[in-house]
Amino acid sequence: MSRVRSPVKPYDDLSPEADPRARAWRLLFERHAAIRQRLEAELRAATGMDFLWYDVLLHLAEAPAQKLRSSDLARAVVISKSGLTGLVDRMEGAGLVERRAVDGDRRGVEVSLTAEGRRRFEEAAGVHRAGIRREFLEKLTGADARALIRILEKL
Amino acid sequence: MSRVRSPVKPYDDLSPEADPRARAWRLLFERHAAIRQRLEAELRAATGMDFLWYDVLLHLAEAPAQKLRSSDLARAVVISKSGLTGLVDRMEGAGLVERRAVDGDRRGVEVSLTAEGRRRFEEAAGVHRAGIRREFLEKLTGADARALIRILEKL
DNA sequence: GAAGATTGATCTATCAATCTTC
DNA sequence: GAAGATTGATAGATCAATCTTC
Repeated sequence: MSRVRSPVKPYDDLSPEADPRARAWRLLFERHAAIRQRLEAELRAATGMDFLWYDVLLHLAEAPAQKLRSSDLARAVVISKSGLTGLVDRMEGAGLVERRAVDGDRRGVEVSLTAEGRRRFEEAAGVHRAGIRREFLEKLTGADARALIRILEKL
Repeated sequence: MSRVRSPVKPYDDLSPEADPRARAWRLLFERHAAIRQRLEAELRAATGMDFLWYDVLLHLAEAPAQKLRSSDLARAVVISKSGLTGLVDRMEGAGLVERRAVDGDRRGVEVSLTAEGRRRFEEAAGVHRAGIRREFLEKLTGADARALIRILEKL
């Protein structure tokens, strides 16, 4: 269980006083990092999972056939192919996912949720959605959100 | 050199169609991750450094006395104390920083930039600032930035 | 005994090399 | 030979334990 990673600092040394755009840049990084950190800590405390595990469960739960090829899953969660092998090993050990041979292509492996995996995902999703609501959605008006969308789409 | 980390996916499963706030949430994560990834790749290609190293150099360069206690530096770059020990070992090996005993407190260690460290920092900062300008500042108007600040400050 | 820093154990990510199947 | 997946080597992060100095 990893990718605990980091709050990710602003890495800038522009002068926020001079240009509101520089201040916006710094704020974007700071708030993003702070929210991410709170949400991941909450998820970990409630379920023992980090975002990487949650992300795997999420992608499998949302997949059209409820399963994904290893390489597609690796792309989806943005991890190396070999990193995914180990990750699936651990999650399989924890009883959350299972591997199966792909019929028609004996090179391939499909990963899918177990019943327990689905249960744990739904539990985690409840915690996580509540966190997003609390940390983000409830703090903005619809007008705020529309303005934010318009601006972010320029980036 | 690490913390290559990850683009950090949106981790949500709200319905962006229904609520503009949900769409804003998703967009915030996606754009942030994409920009971060481009900037880090650029920095790495140009200087061989990742953001963690850059962050260390930045904090040392901005420190009032041009130096920081190990524990303060660890807090600043958001890494564990023991993680910092190894990081400073490597950066010292690369000739970028140096350790010195703190006078008055024989428990402590101060870390500071070497001349080479300062040179490499300035080189990296040039690359990085140009990247921020290109990826962020130039894409927003002053009004956009002020709106963004107002909204982000609510979070 | 607490604070500052390091060491050692463990975990997990990446990369390159390998194996199997297409 | 390319694609899919795994293995092995290496690097770096965390946590707990330790050492020194306050």
